[in-house]
Amino acid sequence: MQKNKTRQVNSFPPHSEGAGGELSFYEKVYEVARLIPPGRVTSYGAIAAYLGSVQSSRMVGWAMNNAHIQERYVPAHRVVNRNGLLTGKHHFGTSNAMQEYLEAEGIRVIDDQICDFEKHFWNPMIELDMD
DNA sequence: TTGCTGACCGACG
DNA sequence: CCGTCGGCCAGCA
Repeated sequence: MQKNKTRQVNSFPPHSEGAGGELSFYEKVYEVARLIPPGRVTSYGAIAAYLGSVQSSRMVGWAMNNAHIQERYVPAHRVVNRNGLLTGKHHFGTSNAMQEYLEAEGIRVIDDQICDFEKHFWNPMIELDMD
């Protein structure tokens, strides 16, 4: 787990950040989502918490709604709810698309539920380390 | 401009 | 145990 304590976590991929302008909430969501390593999954709440607003978890899901229109690829399939349930699967092309992606990364999914969810869980707070 | 909605989460009863 | 409600931010009628 928390092996590297790089504090440069705050240094998100510099590009969208403008003069005196901080990244929008949903833009941050995309950044964090892209940082999710293959074979790993996280929850909306975890991302929201990392952004500093766990209560804004709804916004995270909403942001994912626009994830597909983003020019940059966003692994939305690696983001599930707190229960490890593929709540947003319906927003992919097909109903099983999200599951297909996860299984392709070695994650077993049964009944829209990720097996050993906590084992595949990727916590941005720890992996990215906030210090 | 006001108000509703949304791929959620946590608290209450 | 299960249903309900409030809350956060941003987009759209």
